[in-house]
Amino acid sequence: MEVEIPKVYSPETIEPRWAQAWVEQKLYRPGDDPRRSDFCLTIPPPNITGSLHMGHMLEHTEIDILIRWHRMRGENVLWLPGTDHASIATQLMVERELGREALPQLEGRAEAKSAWQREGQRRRLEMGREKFLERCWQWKEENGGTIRRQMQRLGASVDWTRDRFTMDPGYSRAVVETFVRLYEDGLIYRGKYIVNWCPRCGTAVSDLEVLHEERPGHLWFLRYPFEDGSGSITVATTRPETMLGDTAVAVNPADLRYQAFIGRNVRLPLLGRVIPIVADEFVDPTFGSGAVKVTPAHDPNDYEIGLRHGLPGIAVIDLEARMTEAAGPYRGLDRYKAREAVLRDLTAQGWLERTQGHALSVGVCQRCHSVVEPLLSTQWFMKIQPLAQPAIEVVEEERIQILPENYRKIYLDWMNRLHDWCISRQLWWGHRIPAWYCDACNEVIVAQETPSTCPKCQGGSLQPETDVLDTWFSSALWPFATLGWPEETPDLRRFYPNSLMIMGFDILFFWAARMIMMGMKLTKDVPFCRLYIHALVRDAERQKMSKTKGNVLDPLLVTEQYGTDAVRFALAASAAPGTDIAFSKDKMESYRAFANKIWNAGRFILMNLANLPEIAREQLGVALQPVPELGFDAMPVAGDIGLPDRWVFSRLAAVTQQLNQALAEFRFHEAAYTIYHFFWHEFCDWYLEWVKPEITRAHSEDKISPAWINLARVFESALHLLHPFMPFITEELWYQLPRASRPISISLTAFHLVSERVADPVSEKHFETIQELIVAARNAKAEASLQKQKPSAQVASDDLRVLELYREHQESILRLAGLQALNFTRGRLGGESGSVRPVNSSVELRLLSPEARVGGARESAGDAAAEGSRLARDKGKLEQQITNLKKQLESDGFRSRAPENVVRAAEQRYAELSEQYRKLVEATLGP
RNA sequence: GGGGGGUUAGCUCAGUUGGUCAGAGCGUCUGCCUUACAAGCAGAAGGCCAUCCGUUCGAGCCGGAUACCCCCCACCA
Repeated sequence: MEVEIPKVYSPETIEPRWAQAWVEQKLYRPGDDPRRSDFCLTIPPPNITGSLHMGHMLEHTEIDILIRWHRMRGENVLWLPGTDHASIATQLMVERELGREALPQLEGRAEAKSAWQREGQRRRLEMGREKFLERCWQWKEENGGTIRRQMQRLGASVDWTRDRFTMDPGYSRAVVETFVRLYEDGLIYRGKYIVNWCPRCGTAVSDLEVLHEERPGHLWFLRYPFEDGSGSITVATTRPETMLGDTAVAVNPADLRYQAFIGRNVRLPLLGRVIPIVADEFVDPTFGSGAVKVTPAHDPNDYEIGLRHGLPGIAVIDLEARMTEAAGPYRGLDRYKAREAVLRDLTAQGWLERTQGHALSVGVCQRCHSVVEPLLSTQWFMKIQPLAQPAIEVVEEERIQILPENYRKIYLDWMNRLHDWCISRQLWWGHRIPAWYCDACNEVIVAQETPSTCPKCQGGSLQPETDVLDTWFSSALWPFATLGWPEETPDLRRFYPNSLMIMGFDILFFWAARMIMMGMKLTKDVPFCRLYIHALVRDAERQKMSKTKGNVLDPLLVTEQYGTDAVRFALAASAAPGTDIAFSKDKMESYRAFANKIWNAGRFILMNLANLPEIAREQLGVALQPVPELGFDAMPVAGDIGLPDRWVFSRLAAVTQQLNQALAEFRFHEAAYTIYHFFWHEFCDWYLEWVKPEITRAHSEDKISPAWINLARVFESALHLLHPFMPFITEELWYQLPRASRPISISLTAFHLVSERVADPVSEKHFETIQELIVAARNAKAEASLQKQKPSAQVASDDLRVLELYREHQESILRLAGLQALNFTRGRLGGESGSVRPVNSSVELRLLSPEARVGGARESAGDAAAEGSRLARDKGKLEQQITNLKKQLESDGFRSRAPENVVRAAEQRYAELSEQYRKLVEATLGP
């Protein structure tokens, strides 16, 4: 039987096939065996506007690793996928598309984006709400599936039959239900407050959606004359144009400079309005002039001062950031033009005292980066305090575990100083707020269904609210609304609370905090039991990846280049909890090499398997058949099982345990490294090399050899352990192994290894001794060929068993060491040698007693001078080590308090070092 | 201003409760096309674990301070 397997692994020919098969077979619907536990994770829904970036890929890789791992441990696993309607982002996107259609000639021009946006907004208003929403849905149909396709290609093991969208009818009902319930509970209210207004997007945004940017600016000192003309008071401001809306000047009541002025009036320059000087604790006497102009309509602090002192608010800036009628002569001017004009006039009239440079942080819109305008506006708000309290408690009590630990602190710190949440948006795409206004009696009606008449006055017609909800309002319901809430569905019963949630730090407040609050309020339960915050993927220089910097890696592109498995593994191997990832092509290259290594190990096994008699292969297939209910038990065959088999199974047991432990604690890098090292540097480098002659020899017997069964079982087990990280290559190789009945997928086979049954510390120890022997021989050989002189080496051993082991495994040892013969002598380093036979390509090994066994001093001196300086350096190091050890041994508490084995180890080490030192001195003084 | 982190090999980073861990990958150097793999095999060099104090018999690891660096939040005009 001839088997052709390419030497180089080419993922591009294998991955798409499996990706498609997994989706078509609907492989990842959760099992429903009631004896097994349920495990559920709902995906952080990507925006429909987005396409996959490396952050997603990291997130999905981590999730998929855990999901596959849980699934292979026999749980009923649901990973629920979906997308978010992304109210504001989508609306902007569709507007821009409208603009582009209208002004195609701008294509490629720098100003195109903003021009299209303006034009698109204009066209949106022109076409009206309904038509625009149609466009949005159409856009969603055409573009919203990108992420889905990408996820499928990357092999995310989600249950596509449960795909959800935040504007699905069922989900929308949950949103309305939530709004009504919270309104009825008094947790949602409508009112006129200072909000962050984005003049570009034409909507209010929440505090979280405002980014703060440090920008150079000025502090202008303005003189406000007293009403009676007896002098003036100077105020300092960064926004002189808002002085048109001033309704007071405030000073600190404790400020002796200004105490006498409190209660007097000043005449506002330019407009001539008479306003009072009030005393307020808020004012910092050390800043600026110590006196503040108060503009309640355009500054949150001033608004508060206004409330405390009963000051009116005069809006001088409108929703488009232009000056209002109230701005008198400046009406109609853009806010920045108005600033220039006001400053010009103040200067001309002598009210501008002085100017100084002042860095200020301005709030900009998260979406469009326009400077947001704080202004008075009627909006819907959610009362946070009563909701936050339970959300704080469940985290404090660890009913929700937030990991890594430091994010727990950040969460709690943030939750303890939350403001009410502005949830209404003056947008069209999104969940419309279920409220109606009676135009006869102004009654506000909030209801699930459209009311027919005003319940208060029965007359008048009802006008529906036009605002929609903040996207995050609906996202907050994700863990339960996706499972059918508010209906008591079977899914909700089984999979709520979610077992786990994984997200990036950037949405901890936007999303996690709100899910916890909503979950506690609406379901009286935590939305998930554990929350793991993953790292940020940065570029090789630790810069954030961004389109403008041009340093983004496209997941699909690098996937094509290196293979999905390699990229996944590179991400996992870099994903140490709590630290960002500096991601580079180097990493993907090295794990592509790893994939290739796996491929070639598989190729080696499969090719030789093909040379076996048919009947032997069938026997192997039976041996590899998983035991129902128990899963695969990697217990080696009884009977003639060799030392390397016992060693590799024992190692496999340890690795399995380590990997499980690491994944249980989200230490992906450790899990990845563990299996990487086992597969390459234990399984391939030692085990496979050791058994090679047995595997490659021509088998003619009808009976499969134990060596083959052991090898196949270890290999299959290794594939199981690798599968969560590298699903494609492991699926492919696993599928090709002989089997009594055709298997479906490695991902659906439970992997149980009864570690206790195969752990074998004695065999491990023996094999390690042999490894040391071989390595020492290789070293000696390398040095011999280098220095063209009689080589020597040292072998560590606690007893003379090494000689015994050597006799027993002579053939393999010589083969792996690449030697024809090994000669042993007993004796001390530098002492007389016994029967040394310098044969061609042979190596003399001196078997040392434990006391004399130390790494270091080599006898083979090359260049005498270089050797001398090396010895001197070694001597210095040794001296220090010995001094330290001596101090430790002689210290008071050491013998009485340190564990016995530690004391013994120290004593032994001290003896060794002393011996080594003695020799060194001899060596240096010798010639 | 408040909060959270970082500083370990040339580079990117591991190092879980203090004691045989000073480690990995990449890079560098030396030998090898050994019939699975040159995306490979066998070796080697390279670190005062930021600095200073402290706790301890013993400190990359715990405590404090210092120096740089990073991130997040914030209503000082």
